[in-house]
Amino acid sequence: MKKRAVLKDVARRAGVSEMTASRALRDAPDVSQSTREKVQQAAVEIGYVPNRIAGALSSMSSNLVGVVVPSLASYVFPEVLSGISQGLKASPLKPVVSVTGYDLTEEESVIRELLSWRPSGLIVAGLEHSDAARSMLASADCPVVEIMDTDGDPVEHCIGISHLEAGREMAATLLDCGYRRIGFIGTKMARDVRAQKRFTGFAERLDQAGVVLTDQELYEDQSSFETGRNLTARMLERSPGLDCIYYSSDVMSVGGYMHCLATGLNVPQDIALAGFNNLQILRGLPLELATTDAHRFEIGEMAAEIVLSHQRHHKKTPPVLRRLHPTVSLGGSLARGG
Amino acid sequence: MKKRAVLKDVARRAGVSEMTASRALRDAPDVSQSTREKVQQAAVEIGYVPNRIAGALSSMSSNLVGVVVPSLASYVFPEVLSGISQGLKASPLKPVVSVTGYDLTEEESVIRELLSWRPSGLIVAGLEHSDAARSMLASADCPVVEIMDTDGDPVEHCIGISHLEAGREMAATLLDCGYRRIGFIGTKMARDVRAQKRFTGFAERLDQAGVVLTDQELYEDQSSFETGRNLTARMLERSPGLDCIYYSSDVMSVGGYMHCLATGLNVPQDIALAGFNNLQILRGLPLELATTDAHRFEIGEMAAEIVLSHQRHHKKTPPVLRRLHPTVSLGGSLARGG
DNA sequence: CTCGGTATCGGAACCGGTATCGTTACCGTT
DNA sequence: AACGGTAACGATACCGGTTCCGATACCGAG
Repeated sequence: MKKRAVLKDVARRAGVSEMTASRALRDAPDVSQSTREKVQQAAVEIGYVPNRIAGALSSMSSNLVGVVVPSLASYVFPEVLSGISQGLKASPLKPVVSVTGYDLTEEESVIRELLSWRPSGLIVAGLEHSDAARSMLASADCPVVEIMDTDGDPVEHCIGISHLEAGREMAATLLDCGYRRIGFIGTKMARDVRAQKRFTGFAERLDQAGVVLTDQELYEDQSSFETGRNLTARMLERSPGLDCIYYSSDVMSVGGYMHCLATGLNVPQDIALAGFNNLQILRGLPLELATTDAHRFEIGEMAAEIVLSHQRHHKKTPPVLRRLHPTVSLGGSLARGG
Repeated sequence: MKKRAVLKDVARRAGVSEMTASRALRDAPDVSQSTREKVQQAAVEIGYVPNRIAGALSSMSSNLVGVVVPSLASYVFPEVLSGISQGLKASPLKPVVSVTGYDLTEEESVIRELLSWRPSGLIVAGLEHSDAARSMLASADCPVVEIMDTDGDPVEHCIGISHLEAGREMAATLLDCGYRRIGFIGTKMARDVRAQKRFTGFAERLDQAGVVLTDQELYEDQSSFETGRNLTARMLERSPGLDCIYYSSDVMSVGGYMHCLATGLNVPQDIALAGFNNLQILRGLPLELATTDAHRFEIGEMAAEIVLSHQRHHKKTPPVLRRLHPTVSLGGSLARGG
């Protein structure tokens, strides 16, 4: 097999210098139209694939945007990624996704790895990081955007919603509907800080109204319909008087709803359900489930936009803090006077 | 802000040459234990983040594994990615994911982009590519694994299932159960070649039994519960005599099932349903839906394993072709003698 | 004491591009 | 004809590591 073609080969074939070939292929100025065509033609003929590694080293920059998310399996982050892709679509920037598995140590190593590729930007889910990770982010020579959450102290830019507020609002909504015997089903908090914040806000607001949480169930596994269904069954058996359950995710509330469908419970007459995220999976169910919109797609789009604007202005822009509003929708799984 | 630390700074601080520092940090041989510790300590002290771009350029290789998938939103590819991550976990290799949106032109540019980073391996979903893409894959100087599908002509390694066979098997299963008035709901074929193959195999097998497809509906949008529900409603209205519907994806069959739940149709007495993929979302429903397991996780794991083995043996290993068996499960949505 | 071998380390070339700046050719002006 | 200005192009020095090979030190053996 013959060796991979390099710029020199293109240049030779086009009868120009490497420099001119480089400029021609990058659509850089200072190249005549005819030369440009000659070079591009030559590149095609020998099947030249540029070496971005060399290019990036020399120009001290890459067209990569690092994206750090805790998981791809949760249905929520793919939507964020779509937003990012959408925002980056018209630019030469490419997203590179890494997954942490909700592990801060892993996150640290993933951030180090991404930074070692000198990306044009870094988008990280969440505000909680190890000290080392945080200091790497702070001294990174590219824009850093923390997304999803605004309850905390951002390193630089930040786009998201307040999960504390989301929890409070849902509590207020449920109280408003008249529910008083309320259960909560959520992930083991250490794994998902944002779920914890929602729970905190939720409990606070209930407390403020003099209502205590009737029951509560935490799970360690991944969120799934199955887990939601099982835990709901268990909780309803244990606390038959419940009139409402708040889940840390729509995935779980759908699971709960499946339990109700399977056992003939009426929602919301027998039991009211509310989730979080406003995921796509809520569309198409026999009943619309109450939820809070977390604006995932927009968050991704806006994060991409921030990175792009740095790119355009060639300098640090002032830190952006954009707090979107977590919008509660009642659907048909809550009833006023429930 | 002070300049980013480079290897030279580490070396100076540790009182050794750049070469020794480089070796120490890479756990390369020819460094005494004491020196190694001194260097690593120095690196930590000044917060050294290695520049992989420079490292990759000079060593002519990177620890990246490119992964090309059509979409992340479909619930199916995240599971493949989990398998890949799992398989790569114990190695220094890192997956880099790019999305094509089921567009072969986009796929070509994404492959070019990934190859320009000189990855240690490339994992691509599907066997259908543009000519240019295929020739890039063929001349790539890293292992190339095409996954998901085995109906076609692999460039090098290939891990997947035969979707033709999957379609045939499901047809056989449905015929076996006694269904004769069968409908099909699937994506517009141009987008998803594997769905097309399943359909082809399915139709072939029906034909062989002298059964003609009673109705058929193709959609362009993304698969979703909602689309599945709507199209099912439309099809059942149009063809009231149907006794069974085969969907190109579990996402759609769940949507169909939701329609039945919402309208009080009994599954499988009134209508039988079958999907494809054996997705996680099938767990927890009131009724287990029939499906075919596509072995997504294992496929990802095995693909990673192939890349790793190239890494270990430092040379081309002979092309692997691994055809997994698409396993049909009846669940409760098909009934013998239906 | 000399020699060969091993462990440890350093110098220099190089990987494949790009930034920078200098050079050349060519144009219209005066 | 001399001149200044601009467009197009090329020579050179990097970018920050790693490979390759040679140098040095230290050891036990002869």
